[in-house]
Amino acid sequence: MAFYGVLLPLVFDNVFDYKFDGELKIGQMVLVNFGREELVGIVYKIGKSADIDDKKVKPIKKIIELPCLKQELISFIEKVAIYNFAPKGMVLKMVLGHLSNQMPKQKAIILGLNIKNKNLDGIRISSGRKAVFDFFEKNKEAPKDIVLEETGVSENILNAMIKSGFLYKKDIFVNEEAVEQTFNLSKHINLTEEQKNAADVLVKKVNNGFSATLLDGITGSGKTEVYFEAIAEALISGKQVLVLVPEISLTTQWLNRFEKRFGLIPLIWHSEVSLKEKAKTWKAVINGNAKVVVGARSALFLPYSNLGIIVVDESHDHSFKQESLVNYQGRDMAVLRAHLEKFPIILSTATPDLETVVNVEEGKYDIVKLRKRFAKAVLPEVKIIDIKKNKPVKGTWGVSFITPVLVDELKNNLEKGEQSMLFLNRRGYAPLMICRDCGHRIQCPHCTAWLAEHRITSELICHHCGFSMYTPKRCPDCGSDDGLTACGPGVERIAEEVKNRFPEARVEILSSDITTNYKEISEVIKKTMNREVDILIGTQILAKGHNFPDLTLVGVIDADLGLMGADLRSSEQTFQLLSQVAGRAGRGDKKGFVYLQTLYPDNLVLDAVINHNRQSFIDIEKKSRLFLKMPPYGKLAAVIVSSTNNEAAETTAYMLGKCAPRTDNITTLGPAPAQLHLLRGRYRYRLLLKTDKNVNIQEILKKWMGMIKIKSNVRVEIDINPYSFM
DNA sequence: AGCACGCCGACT
DNA sequence: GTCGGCGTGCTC
Repeated sequence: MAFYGVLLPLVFDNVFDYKFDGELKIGQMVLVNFGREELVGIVYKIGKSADIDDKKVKPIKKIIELPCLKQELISFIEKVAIYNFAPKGMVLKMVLGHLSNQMPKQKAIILGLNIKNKNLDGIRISSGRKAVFDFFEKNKEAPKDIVLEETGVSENILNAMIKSGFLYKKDIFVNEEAVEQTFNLSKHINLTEEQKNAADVLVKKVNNGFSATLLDGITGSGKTEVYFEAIAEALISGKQVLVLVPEISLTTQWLNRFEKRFGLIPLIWHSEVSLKEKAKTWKAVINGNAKVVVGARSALFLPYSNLGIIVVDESHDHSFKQESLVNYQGRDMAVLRAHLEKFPIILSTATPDLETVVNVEEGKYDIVKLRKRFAKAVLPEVKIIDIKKNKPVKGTWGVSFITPVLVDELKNNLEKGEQSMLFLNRRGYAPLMICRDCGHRIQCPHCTAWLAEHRITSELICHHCGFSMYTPKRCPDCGSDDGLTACGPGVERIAEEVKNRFPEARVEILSSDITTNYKEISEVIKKTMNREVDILIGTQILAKGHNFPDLTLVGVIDADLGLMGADLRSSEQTFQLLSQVAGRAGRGDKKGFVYLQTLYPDNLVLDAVINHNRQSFIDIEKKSRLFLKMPPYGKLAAVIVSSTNNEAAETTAYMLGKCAPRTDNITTLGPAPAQLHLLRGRYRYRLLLKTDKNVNIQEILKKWMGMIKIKSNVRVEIDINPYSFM
């Protein structure tokens, strides 16, 4: 009997020992019992690790008949864990995750009534036990959690009933099967001179070891077609291809372009794909049958057998930064993986973030530029509308948010029969409801945030935790009948105004809460493409990747949204978003016009957008970050302390603050109550660790966190290079 | 993270 | 005796 350390897809950083009669390789997937669960883990160490009795060591139940995880993937798991301060097991979970779902799995403890105890004469039965007996009158057997839920009794009661023999328990197993996928390739090229040159550079990187290249092309310059050539090259040499995209831009439009070029739809990986589909794709990926995977950030962790290139589309997009479970920046982790497995990575964007720009300047990344718009399309003309000088005029429907100038432009465009788009990065009807009689604002019971009014569903919804309630008729505070008023605009409200101003126009809304899935989004996009829409109104879903050749007017309702944020990246993000939105106009052969409504017409960010002057914006941003020693000129880590008990969280945060590292090149800010003090029912405090660039921030954090014992009801979360400061 | 276990206090 | 709540500690 040999001993093996098995890494399990759980919150642990350490391995657990198991025994097996035979030789196993590192990276071999195995099925083991852990507690009362059955899990798939990987052989991570040969020999015993823990100082425990051999008799306590359980056997490995089964060898999973799949290839071992590659050494490079194991290194990747380790490095991601260390860099992001996460347990290795959680990173492994991102690699295997759903695999446990397709394995024979101990689903649940099933309970049933013991016949021999049916005779209850003379036994006093409590109401709780009565409920259980009643339940099993109707159900022969049921999973434990269902019994708990349906009867409302406590676990103690069930345990006592099992102990005294009224109930029996047993385990059930489920199984799922896997299917293979194949892929073929056809060839077809039609590129401009500039595109061809760029493509040639990228193609040469394939099969040539590690390289990171920024594909820097203005909106509408055809970046996609260019990186398709590098993909084709990787496919020709039999390599697998991964394209990472911001979740929301995975629409049929992108897929159609892919299909047109390669004659086949790739495998798709994102949150809406069913578990069954995921299981299929996962197996195809590890067996090498899957040639191209397109997916959101989580697709990066799949166990590719023979990956030859990664493309990160819209690489500046903040959705590549995951901020739950394991915090990581998908784009950076993708570069890490390319480095470890020695293949090229392409970062494609029109508005690269400062980190990427600096990496290019320092020679770490190569750069390929595209400066011309496709075919006859020219860059749109961007103009500023000063809301103070051009106040919106109230209409019969109520308050207006569209300035007279923009109203006129919309009218002209409608008369010309051309398409327009209005952009407002705010879901719902209004971001807040306020009572005019008593000033009460309706807040989320679980978060420090206002509830947004959604008039289509007559609900108030929290955009942080998803809490919802029916919109009350009266003010919940003073009881006033007519006091409650919507405050500020959301896309629904803009749509209402547009419909009132232009009753004859065909209007569609594109917002993640109205169009909830890819199918619906695709439907609206298709309608727009077919010119069945005159005015499209939407949130940031609109900003990404869509190509509407007949769209000539873009109106940004509130260009200041995001400018006021105190976040490190808020101005960068605003610049990127506005540039992307502006880039939707004039992609066909007609010139496009963009109007930005603002209260601050002199703002430097807006100035850079109207002049299409990215460099000037980057220079401003650079100066301020250099001055503040903020990333990429320094390192940041956020420490978030949270608990359902406010006092416990505060005490822990305060203790951490007391022993925080503070030297010449290391500063710690806080603790302070987080801006979102209450989030999903947890009270939160934040500390911010800032160090020089050459400091190993993970080491510092490790030492720091080791200094105090954290109570079990308090959670301490670490976010390396945070994007959100809420 | 789950989840069992055990202790305490409330109630019958 | 019965039951809910909650904190603690373990999982190879």
